[in-house]
Amino acid sequence: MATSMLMDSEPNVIPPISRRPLLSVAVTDALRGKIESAVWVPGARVPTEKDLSAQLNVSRATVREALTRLKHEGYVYSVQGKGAFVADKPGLNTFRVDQLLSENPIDSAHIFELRSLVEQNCAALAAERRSVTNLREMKRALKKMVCEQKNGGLGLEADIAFHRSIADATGNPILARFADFVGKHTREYLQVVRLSALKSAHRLDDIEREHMEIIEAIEARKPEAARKAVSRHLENGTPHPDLRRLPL
Amino acid sequence: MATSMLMDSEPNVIPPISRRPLLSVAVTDALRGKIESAVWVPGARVPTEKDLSAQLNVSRATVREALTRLKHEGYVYSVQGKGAFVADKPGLNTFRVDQLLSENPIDSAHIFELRSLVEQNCAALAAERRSVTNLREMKRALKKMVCEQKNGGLGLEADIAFHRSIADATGNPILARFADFVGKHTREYLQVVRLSALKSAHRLDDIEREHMEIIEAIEARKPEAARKAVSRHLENGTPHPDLRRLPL
DNA sequence: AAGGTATTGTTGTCAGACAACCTGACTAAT
DNA sequence: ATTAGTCAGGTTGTCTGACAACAATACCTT
Repeated sequence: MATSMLMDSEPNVIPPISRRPLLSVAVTDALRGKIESAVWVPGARVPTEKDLSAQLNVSRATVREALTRLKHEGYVYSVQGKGAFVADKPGLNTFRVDQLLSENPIDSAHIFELRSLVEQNCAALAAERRSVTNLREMKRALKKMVCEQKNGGLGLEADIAFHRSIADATGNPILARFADFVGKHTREYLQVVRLSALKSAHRLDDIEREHMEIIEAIEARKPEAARKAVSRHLENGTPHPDLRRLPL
Repeated sequence: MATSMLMDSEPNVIPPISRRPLLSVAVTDALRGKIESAVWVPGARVPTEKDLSAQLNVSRATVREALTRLKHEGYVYSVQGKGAFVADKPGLNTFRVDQLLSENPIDSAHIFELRSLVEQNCAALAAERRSVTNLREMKRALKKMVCEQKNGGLGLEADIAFHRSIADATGNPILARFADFVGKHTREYLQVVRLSALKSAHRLDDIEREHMEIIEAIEARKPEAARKAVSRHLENGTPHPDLRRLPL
């Protein structure tokens, strides 16, 4: 009983450890392969579900499950009564970052680098385009974060809000969404580091100062200064292997 | 007969015009809403397929189709015999760019900007890290592209290979993949522009020179020069509204 | 009490059917 | 002859029911 409770309440440990390869996944890969290898070209008709289930010797339900995934990935689309067709830009409407984190530290570093680039550019663009409203929002988030941290909290939400306010100031919603996407991927990884780092009141002052420098650069409309401020901030806060010193 | 042929051979124009909202899509949205609104928290168990089909008054097949999509989006995962569970970082393993292009020119400009940022940074990083092999690859691709264009071709593939060789030189595969993702989204849009631009032999020389400047900066290990060379190159080649001059 | 077994529940797969919809051919009316 | 309407066949979307594979628990035998 105790063990079972433990198993169930075990907090999100096991990412879907692959058991045996699911049939539907195999079918998905097979069909996607047909498209990626250009055997089926954009606009062409995909064989009917019945044909596929006959050819692959699986049930139509399994074929449908595979097609559902491919539709969602943007490889094919279907019209009721007509059939399924290969999409114009197969597979290029989604950018996936799957089981990369926490497996290989190198991969983590790669994502960190992507985040760093994105946030540096966000800050630079924000410095060019920010409105007074944007600026107010940044300051509000920073104040909240500092307040929370001085009360012993992590201030993680406020930190996210801070970076988001910078991304919003670029006026580019797609860029902002991507910053969000990359940011959330990395921040979780940082949480534990942050906790220990925050024990030092010294580092806490550093963080506040680093954020202030970012805001000041954006307020003064100095893109390069903003970029460098973000770069410094992230380098200080992210203890990941330095890619520049790794063999490539 | 003639009309039907025309309809069929019409080259990939109409994205799947939404007919009536599919049931499975409605279910997908409903379930995703439960997760995004934090009614179902990460790690929690999702109701069984049977329960869901009873509650929503749809068949289990439809529920499964919805769950298939959500699994693929990274909102949930399932284990045979146990059940389905909300993922740790719901929905954050995919970055989607859906029906944005060619509908709204502003959106196109936003993606162009993202591409420009990514490629500038790729070039800058490449300037720091490129190997001689990388450099050789860039030159090879450029030579091929120029050759094709002088023979009246577009040299699109070679152009893609050129930019990819720069992305590869960063040594960051995730960044390279993202550059590929964004690049292919924008390049198709450019194709028609390029065609007319290439008619001018003058512009053709420009393009070659611009590419050469990029390579030279990377060869000389000058990150900022490489960044600016890419920036110039993209600004010359992309006739999109300048975001800096748009009201924000 | 411990270990093996049966039972129950859940997801994965299969099979068949009907509904909604598209296409093309055929028919009938003008 | 042209046009409109109807019908038939094919395809995807949804429904129903069943079995297989697997996990967890309850039970039973030793």
